[in-house]
Amino acid sequence: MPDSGPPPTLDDVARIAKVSTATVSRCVNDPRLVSRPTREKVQAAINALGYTPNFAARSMAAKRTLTIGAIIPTMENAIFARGVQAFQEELHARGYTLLISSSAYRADVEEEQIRTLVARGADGLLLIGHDRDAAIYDYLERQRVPVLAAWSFDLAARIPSIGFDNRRAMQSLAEQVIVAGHRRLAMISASSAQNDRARMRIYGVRDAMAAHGLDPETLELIEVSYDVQEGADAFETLMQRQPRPTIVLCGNDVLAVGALRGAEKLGLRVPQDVSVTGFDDIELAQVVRPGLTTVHVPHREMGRLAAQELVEMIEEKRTGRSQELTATIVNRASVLDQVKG
Amino acid sequence: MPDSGPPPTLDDVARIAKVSTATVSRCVNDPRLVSRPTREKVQAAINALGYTPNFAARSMAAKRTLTIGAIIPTMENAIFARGVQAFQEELHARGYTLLISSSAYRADVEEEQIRTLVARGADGLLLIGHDRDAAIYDYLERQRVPVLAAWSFDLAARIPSIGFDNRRAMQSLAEQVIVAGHRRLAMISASSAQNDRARMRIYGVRDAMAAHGLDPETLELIEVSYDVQEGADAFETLMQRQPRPTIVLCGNDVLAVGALRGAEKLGLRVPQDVSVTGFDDIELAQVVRPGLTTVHVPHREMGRLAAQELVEMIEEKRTGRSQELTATIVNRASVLDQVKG
DNA sequence: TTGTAGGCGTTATCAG
DNA sequence: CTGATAACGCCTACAA
Repeated sequence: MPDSGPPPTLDDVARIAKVSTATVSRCVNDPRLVSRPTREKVQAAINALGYTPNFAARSMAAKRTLTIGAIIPTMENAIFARGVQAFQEELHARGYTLLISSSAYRADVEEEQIRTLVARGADGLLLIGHDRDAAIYDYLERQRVPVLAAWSFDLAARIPSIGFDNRRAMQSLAEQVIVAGHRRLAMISASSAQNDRARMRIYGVRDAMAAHGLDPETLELIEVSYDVQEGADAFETLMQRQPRPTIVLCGNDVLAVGALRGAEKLGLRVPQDVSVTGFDDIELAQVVRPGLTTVHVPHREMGRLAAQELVEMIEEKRTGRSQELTATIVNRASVLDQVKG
Repeated sequence: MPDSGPPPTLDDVARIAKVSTATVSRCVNDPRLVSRPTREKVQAAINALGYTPNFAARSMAAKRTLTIGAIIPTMENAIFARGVQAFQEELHARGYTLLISSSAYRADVEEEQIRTLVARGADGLLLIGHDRDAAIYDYLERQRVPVLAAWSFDLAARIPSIGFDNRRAMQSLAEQVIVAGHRRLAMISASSAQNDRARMRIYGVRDAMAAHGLDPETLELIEVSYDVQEGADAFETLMQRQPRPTIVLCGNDVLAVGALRGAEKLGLRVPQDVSVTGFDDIELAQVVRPGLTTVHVPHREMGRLAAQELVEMIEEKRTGRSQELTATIVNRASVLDQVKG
């Protein structure tokens, strides 16, 4: 059983190594400033005591934490996992630690978490998308915390973003299926309130319809929460509409998998009887059968670039530069080409 | 554009409200101690300034952070997502904030993250499983940080755990398939070094074989990293062994999905030509076709109980009580019953 | 009910 | 290269 008492402090180390606290501090933070023998003495004391710097004290004195916070809508599925993973890896390489929380797609929870992270001294924040109260941006500005948005690109927003054009990406996909002969389109979307990604994807479908002579109002649309089961239910509902849609465009891959399950339950074959598409291209999309035609989002690159940009904003005290990435269509087996057959 | 200058402090609020800093502090932490009119004055000042308490200062003075840290092996797939989500929800209900980091299944990274979280003043820690250096447990004891393990139940371990018996659960599943007529068993496991869950699941299969008159040594075993593709590759390798296994037991659902993909590539039908099982019962297991027969882990309950236990350990300063949960078999379509046909 | 003042563990500035 | 020492922002006895 090891010793007892409170955790060792800088003072304890200094006393044992017979140097000043300042010297110990230097050993920990920038060993080059300390002579070899002193350094070794101090290191020995640190090891003997099992000393770890107190983070709170350190960040109070240094006014920075080398910590970055990220708030993502959900961890329950893999939609954000890969991007966040890349974000974390890049941050780690630059000496930062990532703290993650998930808001369950709730604006009030997100706001609370933003405040928590800021109060904790996060040097910067990564948020998803741009839909939130102006008051939050005011708060962030007042606190002078660098903030970057991802998964969405919008030059008109109050904070810079590293992302892609959700609207245009979805428009391309919708145009492709229209060109492939589909005329009766349906869509299952995530709830579009407080979610610019979801909303823009809906707009994208309508854009495509308008551009190809279809009435955007004829889009059969159902909004649900992110969830396989809800996607399946929505699919069943859509299949009862008359005339029946020939394709169901889904706001993300998870909903699309739900649609696949709904089709299965109804005994409909995909894509022979009805086509389905997703969005995001998470692993699920290529693992499921039929493989999902979907929009590939460069998750890893987005995460990496976001980390680079945010760190630069912090270290160079400059405003962020937005960057637009390209999302591309990935064709798998879930869409029937009605022209080529 | 809001004001400029540094974020407001307790002092600023006190000055504007014309009270002492102590009073403001009370307003924030325990408003009952302050008279109604004073409280309102202070609240007004807080709102006017957009004041948020500085976390570092607070935790230094109060010696607690209302923060709990969790380190999970991966966020890339959903294996831990649901349990952690429930853990977070329960913590939130009790006033705690959860900080998560992922170790990518690397012991050295985990150790670093443990130290980071402790240095940050986490009031308690949740770890996955029990496999780690004794030195880490020494460190944790010295720092007097309450720690709980999940996803694994082991009374012999140095820290209490809320989990299930991985070995017994896998043994049940293996026995079931043996009873169903399978004699040539193969297994794809996650790397079992530094991973007690993976190791115990392997033991479980061998236990079942021994108990039913099969030589445990005949188990065809391949260890891979968690990953669909590696699972698929391992499956292909196993299918070349002579005699060919009739069933491939996988250490988790992600590997099992890999196996399904491997079978597809080889043109083998599951379960007619070969059976496959998973472990964990994440959403993927019921979304994939054929649905995976797997071990259902009570993720949400585990997360919730872990949160309750850890908070009590912290607030009542007592050692943790381990709790064993039950994992049950879920039968879906991926296993062929060779007896009933 | 409210105010005063000491201390929490580091970092950083400034001398030596 | 090393040592004093003043912040950093808040909490909490203790006193009034």
